[in-house]
Amino acid sequence: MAKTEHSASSADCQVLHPDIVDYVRKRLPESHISLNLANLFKLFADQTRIRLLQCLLTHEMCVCDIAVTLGVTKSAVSHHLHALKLSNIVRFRREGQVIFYSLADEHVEKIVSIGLEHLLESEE
Amino acid sequence: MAKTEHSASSADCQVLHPDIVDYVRKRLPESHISLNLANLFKLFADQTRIRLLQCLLTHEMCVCDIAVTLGVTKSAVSHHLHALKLSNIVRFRREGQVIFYSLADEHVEKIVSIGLEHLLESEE
DNA sequence: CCAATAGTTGAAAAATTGTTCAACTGCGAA
DNA sequence: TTCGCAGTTGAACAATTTTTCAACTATTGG
Repeated sequence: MAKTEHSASSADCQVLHPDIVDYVRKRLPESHISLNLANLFKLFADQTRIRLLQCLLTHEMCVCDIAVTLGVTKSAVSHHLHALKLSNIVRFRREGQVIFYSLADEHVEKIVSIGLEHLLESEE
Repeated sequence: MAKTEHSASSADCQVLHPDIVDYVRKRLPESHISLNLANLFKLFADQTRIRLLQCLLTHEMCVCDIAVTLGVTKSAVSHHLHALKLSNIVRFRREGQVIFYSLADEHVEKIVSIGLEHLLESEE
């Protein structure tokens, strides 16, 4: 086998440490996993969505109440909730015309608290 | 006191449950915290950066080796590393012309593994 | 000191993402 | 069954982010 190559390599340089590259490459997860992870973290990568999640961390809420609390339109909230729903981060229950959203599991809480931990520890 | 208002309210609706809104609003963290959190998670919200972090999760690496492994240019890798460095997610050490990057602490590992946990549990 | 290579930088271009707007659905009350 | 309100939707627009490119710095070896 020739030198270790990557499928669509646009790298503009040579391998400097072939042993390290081989070691790492063997352990690198499949590409679709990193894609799914990135897509998941995109949901946490927006201030409005973080605040929305911080709301739901406290109490289930309907779209209108979230919109007023965050100072954004119902439409924007609805779009965000739709994205969060697609990734099973929130769930909802309908009560008449009103739909209450809440967090689907504890992962949001865990991710946010590790994020906060990092922010606190990396301040100096 | 008049109805609960928000500083720059572009909400296109009324509060439906004033008690819930008050309860949540009192507990909502300050705005700069959600901004910092969102900015932190932005670093995890890109497939290339996730793969880069997955590399460093395995072993410290230099810019060239990362570029070849991921199939992107040195420049792109350098930009990503710069962003990660600014948030204290990676650190580096120089050895001659070569700069080895590694993870600055265990937060990356924790965040990625909770992300993976969520992905596994939300598949059905 | 000069050449070669590792890495960085900033600005422009390309790609992605968030918000807005207007029209729409669904539910309940009258 | 009609009206009003809660919420959704998709497309257009605006804003942001990622990649690329070319020029740059830093370090080593000759």
